[in-house]
Amino acid sequence: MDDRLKELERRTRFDPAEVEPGIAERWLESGLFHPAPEGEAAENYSIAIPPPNVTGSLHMGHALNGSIQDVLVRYRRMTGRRTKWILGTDHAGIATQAQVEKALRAEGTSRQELGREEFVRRVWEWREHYGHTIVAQLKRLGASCDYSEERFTLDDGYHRAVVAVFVALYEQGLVYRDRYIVNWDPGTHSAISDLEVEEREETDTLYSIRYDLLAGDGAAGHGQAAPGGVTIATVRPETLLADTAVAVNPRDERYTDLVGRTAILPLVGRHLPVIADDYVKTDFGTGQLKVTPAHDPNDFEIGRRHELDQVSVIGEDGRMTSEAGERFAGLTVQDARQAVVQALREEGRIVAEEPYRHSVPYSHRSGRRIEPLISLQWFMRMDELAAPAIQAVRDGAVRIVPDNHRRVYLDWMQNIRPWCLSRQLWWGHRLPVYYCDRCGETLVAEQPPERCVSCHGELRQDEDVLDTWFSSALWPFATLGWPAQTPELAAFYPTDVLSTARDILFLWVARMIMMGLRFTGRVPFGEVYIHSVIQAPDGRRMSKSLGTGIDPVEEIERHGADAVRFGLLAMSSSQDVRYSAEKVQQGQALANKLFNATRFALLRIASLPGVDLAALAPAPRPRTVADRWILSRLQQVLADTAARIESYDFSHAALGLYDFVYAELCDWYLEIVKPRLASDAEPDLDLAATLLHLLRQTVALAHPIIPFVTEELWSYLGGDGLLAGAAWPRADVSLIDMDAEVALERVVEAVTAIRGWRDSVGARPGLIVPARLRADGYDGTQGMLARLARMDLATDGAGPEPVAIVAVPCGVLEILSDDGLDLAAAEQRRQAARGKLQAEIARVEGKLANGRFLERAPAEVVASEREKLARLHDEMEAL
RNA sequence: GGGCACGUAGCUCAGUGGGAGAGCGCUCGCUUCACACGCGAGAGGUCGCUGGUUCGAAACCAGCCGUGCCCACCA
Repeated sequence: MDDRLKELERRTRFDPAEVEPGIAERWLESGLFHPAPEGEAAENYSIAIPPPNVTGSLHMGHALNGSIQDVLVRYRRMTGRRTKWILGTDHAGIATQAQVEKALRAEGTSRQELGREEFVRRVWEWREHYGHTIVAQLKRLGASCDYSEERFTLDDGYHRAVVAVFVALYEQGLVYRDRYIVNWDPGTHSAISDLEVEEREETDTLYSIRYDLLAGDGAAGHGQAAPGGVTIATVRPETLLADTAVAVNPRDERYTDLVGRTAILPLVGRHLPVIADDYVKTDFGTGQLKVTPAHDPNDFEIGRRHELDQVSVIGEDGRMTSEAGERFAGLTVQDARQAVVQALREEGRIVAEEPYRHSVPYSHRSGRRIEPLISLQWFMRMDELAAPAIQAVRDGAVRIVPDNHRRVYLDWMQNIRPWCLSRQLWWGHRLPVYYCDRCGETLVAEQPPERCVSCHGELRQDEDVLDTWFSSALWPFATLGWPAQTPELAAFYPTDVLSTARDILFLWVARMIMMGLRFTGRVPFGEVYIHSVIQAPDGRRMSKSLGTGIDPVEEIERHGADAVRFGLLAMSSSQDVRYSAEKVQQGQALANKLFNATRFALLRIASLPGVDLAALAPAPRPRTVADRWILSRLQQVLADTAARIESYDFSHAALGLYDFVYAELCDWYLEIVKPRLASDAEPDLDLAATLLHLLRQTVALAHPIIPFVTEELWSYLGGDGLLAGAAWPRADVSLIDMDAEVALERVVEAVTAIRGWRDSVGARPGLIVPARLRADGYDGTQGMLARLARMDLATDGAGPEPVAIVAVPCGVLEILSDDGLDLAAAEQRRQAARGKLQAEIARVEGKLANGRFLERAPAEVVASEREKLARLHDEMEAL
C-alpha cells in the first residue's frame, strides 16, 4: 500500500476545511476556468455573473446563485463545451459612495471638504482595499469563474462602452434633458428612478381645507371672498403653499359653474384658476382637487396640460424654500406641515380631519421619504427600446424560467416609462455632456471637446453621473470588450443564461435585453433563470438590520463549501424558500458518505492479494445480479441528473444524487459486495474494476454539485488530471437491466420485511435465525438475502414445521426455530399489519365491485387492481 | 385596486389523476471489520375549509379562510 492510501486510511472523516482551500488553488492554477477566446458563441457556453457590489460581501443570495451558476458551468465544461463564466464587480454608485462617506465622517471630514477629485480618488483607494472580498469568497465557494479576467463597471474599457452608448442614444434622440418631476431622495441628495422607490402603507391625517372663491371672478370687489368657496382634501397641507390651481372633473355637474372662476390660496393669497381635468375623481372626497405641479407627479402632469405655473416650496435639502414664505422657509417638511395646519386652523379653514391610510414613497437607497420635486435631469425614452425586447421574449429568443415571470416582464415592458438617468453623485460614470456657458450650447461627445463648437467658449462638463444600472445594462457585452469586435465577444456573446433573483428583473434584466438588442443586434442571453429568494428560517427576510441574516461564509467554514452548495441547491425551488440548516447538514453528510465509501472500496481493493490498484483499469464488468443492478441504477441517475441540471431543477438533481449514493450505492450495493471484498477471499478483479468504475462515475456525476470532495476523491481514484476538466459520464443504455432491478427490489423489500420482523420479536442483531424461503424470484439473490437479514436459509424443502411465517414479496419466509425469539411479541405488530391489509383489501374489492369503475377505467388499470388484490390476498394468507 | 405564488408528518419541503414521501427531530435496538456527521427498525398525516368535475382527487375547477411577494399616479 502506498503512502497516500495509508494516509487515507487514517482519515475516517472528510474534513472540508483541511482540503477545500488547496483544491481551489489547484483549480485556479490549472487554467481550466480561463478558456481561449476561440470558436463561436453558439458552440461555446458562457454565463455573465450578476456583478456583485464592489463593497459587498457574500450573502445567501450570492451563495445560492453562485452555486447554481457553478453547477451549470461545471456541467457544461465537463460535457466538453468551451466554457466561460464572466466575472466582475459593479461600482454600485450610491451604495459605495455612501460607505466611503461614512468612513470620511468617522475621520471627521466629508466629501465636500475633500472635493470631487480627491473624493473619487479615495473611493478607488477604498475599492483597492475592500473590493476583492467578495471575489475571494466566490473562490472559497468553489465558483469556477474566469478569475483571470475580472471586470469592473468603472474600468477604462467599460467606461468607453458606457460613453459610446450614451452618446449614441443621445444622437438617436432617446436620451434628453428635461425639467421634470423626479423622485428626489433627500437621503442621498439625488434623484432616483421609479424602480428604486418602495411604497409603504402609512396612516396620515387627511385634512379638508376650505379655499375662498374670488368674488365676481375678480371683476368687482377685487380681493373679496365670495360665499361658498371650494374644499379640498390633502395629506400634505405643507404643499398647499405651492398650489397653482384647483381642479374639478369636467363632467362633474356639481361644479361646472366653478370652472373658470378663481380661488384664493389661504395663507398665501395667490389666485388659483379653477380648471377642469379628467384626472379628478368625482367620487373621492369633495371632488375638488388642489393642484401642486411642483410637488406631486399627477399634479405635474395636470400642470403641463394646463400650462400652470410651477412654484417650488420644498428644496433638495428637504426643507422649505424662500418661496414658501418667511413664515415657513427653512422648516423641515414635517415642521412645516404642523405650522401650516396651525396657521390654517387659526384662520378656521380646516373643516375636517380624519385618519387616512395610504401608501407613501420611500427611497430604497436611503430609507428616507421621497420628495417629488421638479428638477433638471437626463432621461431616456424607453418605448422604442422596449418594443424589440418585448418581441424577443414573446417569440422565445429569450426564454424566462419559470415562465410565470414572463407575463410580469411583458406587463411591465408594455407600460414602461422614461428612465431618469442622472444621479447627483460623484462616484460613477460622469455624463459625457458639456455645456458652454457663453452661448448655451450643449455638446454630447465621447471625447471631451476642446472648446464650444459654436462660439469657442469654455466648456463645463455636467456634474452628474449615470444611474449605476445604466452601466450594468451593458454587462454581457461590455465585459467582453465591446464596442471593439474582440475575439472574446465573438466566442462568448450572446451568453447562454442569466441567473438571478426576481427583484432585479426590471432593474437589470429587462434593461440588458433592451441594450443588447439595440447595440449588438442580438439578445444578451437565451435564457433567464429566476431562482428562489432564501428567507430566514422563520420566514422573514434575511437582513442585517433585522438580525435575520445568516453568513454563508461562516456556514462554509463550519460545514464546508460542498455542504453549503448542496444545501442551497436542495432548498431551491421555483418559489421563495426558508433557509434550512438541515439541508446543509445533509450535504455535509453526503460528502462524508462519499468519502468513506470511496475510502472503504479503495482500501479493500488495495488489500486484495496480488492486486495492484494503480494497474487496475476501471470498467463495468458485472458478474452478479447485484452488479448489473447497480450499473443499471447508475445509468438512470446519470440521465436524471443531466436532465435536471439542464432544466434548472437543482433541488431534484441534488436530492437524487443523495438518494443514489446513500440508499443504493452505500446501504445496499456496498453491503452486498462486502464478502466479495474480504481480503482472504480469492481476489475478484471484475468486482474491483466495476467498483472503481462505479465510484469514478459517481464522483464525476456529483462534481458540479459538490466539487471539492469529488475532486479530492478523484485524485485517489486514479483519474487523469483534475476532475473539473474531466468528461461528464454519459448514461449507457446498454447497461440498463430491468430484470436485475426487479430482482434487487424484491430482495430489498424482503430484507426490510425480515428485519422489521426480527425487531418485533426481539431478535438480537447478531442472532442467525434458521429459516426456509418459500418464494419465487430469488434466484441468485438468496445468499445476500440470508446474510443481510441474518438468516440461515435451509436448502431443502422438507424439514421441521415452521414456528412462524414472515411475508416477503412473492412468497413467505418460514422461521424454523424460536431460540432467542419472543414470538408472542410479534403478535401486536402482526395484528396491526393485518388491519392495514384488510382495509386495503376492502378498498380494492370495493373498487372492483363498482360497475362504473369496471366500465370506465382503462383496462390496464382494472387489470392492475385485480393483480393487486391477488397479491394482497397472498400477503394476508402469509400473515 | 391589479397580478403571481403558497397552505401535505412536530419543523423544512417533495409529490400534479389510480395503494401518502424525504431530510431533520422523536422512540427502540446496535462499538455488524467505510462512515456514531454511522447502521437497523419504528411512531407520527381527516394532504387549509366547502362545493364541483371524474369510475377514481393531495393533485383538476370554483368559492371561502389564511400566508407571502410583486405591480399600481385616487388627493
